[in-house]
Amino acid sequence: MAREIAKAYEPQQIEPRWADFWVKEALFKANPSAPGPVFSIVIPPPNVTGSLHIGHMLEHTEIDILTRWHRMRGYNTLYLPGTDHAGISTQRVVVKYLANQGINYQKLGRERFEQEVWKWKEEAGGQITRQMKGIGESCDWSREKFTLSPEMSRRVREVFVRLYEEGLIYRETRLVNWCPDCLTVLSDLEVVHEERQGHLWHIKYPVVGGKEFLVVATTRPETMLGDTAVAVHPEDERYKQLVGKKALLPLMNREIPIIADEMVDREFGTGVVKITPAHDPNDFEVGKRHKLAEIDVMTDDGKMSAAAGSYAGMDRFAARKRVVEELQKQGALEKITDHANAIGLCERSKTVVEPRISTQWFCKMKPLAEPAIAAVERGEILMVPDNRREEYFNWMRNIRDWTLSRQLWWGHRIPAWYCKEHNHITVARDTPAKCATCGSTNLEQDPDVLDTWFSSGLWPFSTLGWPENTDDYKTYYPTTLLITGYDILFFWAARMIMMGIHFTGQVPFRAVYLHSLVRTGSGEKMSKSKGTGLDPVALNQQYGTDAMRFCLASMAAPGTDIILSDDKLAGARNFANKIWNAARFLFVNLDKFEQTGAKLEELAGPEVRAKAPYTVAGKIPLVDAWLFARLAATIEMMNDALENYRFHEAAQGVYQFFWGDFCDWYIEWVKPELQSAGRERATAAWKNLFAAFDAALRLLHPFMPFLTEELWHQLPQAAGAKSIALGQFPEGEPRWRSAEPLREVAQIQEVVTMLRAIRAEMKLDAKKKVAAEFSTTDRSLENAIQANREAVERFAVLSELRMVAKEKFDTTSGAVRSTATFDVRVVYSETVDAGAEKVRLKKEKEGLQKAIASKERQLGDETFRSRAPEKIIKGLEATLAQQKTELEKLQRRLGDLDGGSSQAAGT
RNA sequence: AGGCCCGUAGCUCAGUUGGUUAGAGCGCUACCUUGACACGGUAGAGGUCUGGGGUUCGAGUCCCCACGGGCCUACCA
Repeated sequence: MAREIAKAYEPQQIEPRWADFWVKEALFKANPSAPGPVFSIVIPPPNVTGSLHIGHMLEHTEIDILTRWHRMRGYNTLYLPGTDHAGISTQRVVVKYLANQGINYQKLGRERFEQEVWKWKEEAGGQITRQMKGIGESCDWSREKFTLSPEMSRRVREVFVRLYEEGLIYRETRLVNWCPDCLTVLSDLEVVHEERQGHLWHIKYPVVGGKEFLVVATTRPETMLGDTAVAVHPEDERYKQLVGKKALLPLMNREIPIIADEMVDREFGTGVVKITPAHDPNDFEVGKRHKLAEIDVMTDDGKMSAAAGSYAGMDRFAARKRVVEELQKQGALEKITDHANAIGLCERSKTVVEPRISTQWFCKMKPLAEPAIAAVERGEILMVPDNRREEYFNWMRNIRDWTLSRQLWWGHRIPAWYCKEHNHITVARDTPAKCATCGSTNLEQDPDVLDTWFSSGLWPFSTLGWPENTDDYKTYYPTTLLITGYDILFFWAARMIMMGIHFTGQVPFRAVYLHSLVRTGSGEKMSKSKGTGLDPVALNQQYGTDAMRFCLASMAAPGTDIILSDDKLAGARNFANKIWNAARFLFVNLDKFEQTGAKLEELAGPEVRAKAPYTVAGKIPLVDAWLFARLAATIEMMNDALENYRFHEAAQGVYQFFWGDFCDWYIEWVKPELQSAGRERATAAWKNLFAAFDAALRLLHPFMPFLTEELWHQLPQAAGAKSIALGQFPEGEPRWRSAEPLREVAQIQEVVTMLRAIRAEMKLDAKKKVAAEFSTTDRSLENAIQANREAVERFAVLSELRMVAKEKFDTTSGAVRSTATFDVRVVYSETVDAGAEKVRLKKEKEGLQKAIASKERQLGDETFRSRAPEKIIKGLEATLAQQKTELEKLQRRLGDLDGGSSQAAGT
């Protein structure tokens, strides 16, 4: 039967079908009681409001490659998907969505707002999950989790209560990061710093009862409205006599004490600091030490409060301008200088974060961090690349308490209740009926929710059923590894480690692989807001998901950021197309061969493939043996690479094998032998061809799941075999490994390449057949060439390849090339320009002479001989001898060229 | 301020414990529309590894300094 196969690979035609198939067949459903070693991985849950961006694409590609690879190697495999409720982001998105419909969320009220978010989540929130299915991630969708689902929430609450009972969670009033746009407190990690050119305003504070004044410098003049002191260093001779006196706060006309505190840096500015305890972390500490009043001059939304007097109601930045103007008017502004400082911005809204005084829930981190540091120190958790360990240690050792509460409506409500009478705190797993302290029934739950990252920190075990000892938990925890971006190492990898160890007594994963960032062509971090992001979905559509995956994998060297470009994607697409066409070649030719009575089943059936390679006259043909030896080497190399997260090497390996070895050499080599009906050679070639092709597809499958699934289904498969994804990753059969064919074919390839190079240099017409001579003293090479003369002749477009004895080899005429072991000569009757050849030879001569000189110097050096390992010396000597032979031949050849006026080849 | 990383062919990057004329893809040049593939084939040009110093028999690889670029952490007003 004739097969219809498109001339070029069209991924758009094929991908959706298999994506559906994998999900519908629930092909990747895990079974805790399945045999084999365990490979389990949980997805770093993407934001439920999000859509797939290029960073996910990379991360998910790496996860899926390792997952598929392990599954194919017989591991009991789980890839658990899910999404994160992403408190701030989601709330922002839905607030905006409602506002667009003219609905004010605050007027809507908490309960109805939450309903709206759930509704929105159900309708619009599944996008990333749908996209993950579309790109064929081999997840167990039956185990999909959501961080805010009722079951996850119960586990979050369990953790909160336990930590509270252990005294690790507490409530306190202190200075925190406040985002006036998101209207919530933020943890330190959610504040990003940006270097900005600002100013330092120098303000004169008159000393009460004197004529002098103190000059303070500030970057935020508007906060002076909340000043409650001025501080100097206790040993600063300039100001010593003023300590204990009062200063008059300009604009507010408030008398504030002049105090002495060690925290003041005498060198900076004037050595006098204004103290605003409610708006600066340092000042807050000073305020506590000196029992100063804390005057909050701002409101939640970044406006000046009633405490700011006449500035009340103004936006904080407008107030800054106005304060400066007023000071200027009053002559209280001494000067303005330029000052660069790192300014804190809200990670989500990019609003300038305002340090504010506030009562919040915190988590004590030191006790949690210590075992987490130790686990990495002891190597219980491997960090790849390991230079990230230092960053981890650095952060962990200087860790500060974590602000857990958020003033949001979307999230895990803090399980703390306050009695109205005494404000006693009751923290409980279940909604309490009465106050644990006084028994009051008049309780009110804390309105705040938990930081989203709190629930993400539990993800590796909460998703597996903890605190119950479920089958999933027993089998799949600890997970094998976590793959995530290095930019969120602290956000969740570190916290997962702390929480995991604390609650399960085990590390949550054995390794953390920190993948690279994907950057734009100009090397910048991609950003949606700047419009510099690449849309992976559109690119997948354009180039094919397989091409995208392969491209990313082939650039994913640990520790190196990826710069993606159209060129590179096109390269990967071309590779997919190459494979498609290799398959097309097989099937088109098979159609013909079948007309001679052969059957696909007999040539390519699974049990036939299993026995490859096949022999001809009792012997495996050289090139067939070579192909399987190369296959074995590739498998070994890929396994080793993937074992060490070296995705790029594994990708390169399969690329080289499929394109270079299989297509360029093997197929070309056996091409003419495939159509000789009934002959042993043809049958063996077909069988070996299919066996190697099938193995190569399986090697490629983790990288290009769609294409390989499609082609695999076109080969005969065992009854009941559903998918290549459930097939076996090839193992390098011992019988495939053989060094001799590798060496011999490499030599033949060298002979062919040389002959082709001569042709190219002589500018011979590509189709013009010419005679050539070959001479060698290497018997095995001679035999190999003899036995494969037809292939060599075809590869080099020769009318005839003559074997010539060494002494009869004519170097003086024709175009000659030599290596230490053989010489080849193209016999051609036209006059050839010797100029180019001489240039080439001279260049090569120089290179050789340099190499020889350096080796002779080294080998002549006594110290070298006495200290270098034997292996190196022997190797050097061998290479030297070879190079000397080459050089001799080269010089003779150069002499010949100089001798004759023109190079006319004989015969 | 402290810490980390990078600087290798025109471009993007590999280069495993220091060891034998430094690799790939893309681009470039020349030839080839050959019955799988022009998203292709063949051959080729092109780096002395940012600069300087050092350790070593031997350095792209280890150490120091400089220059250039990036990142992380950090309460200097």
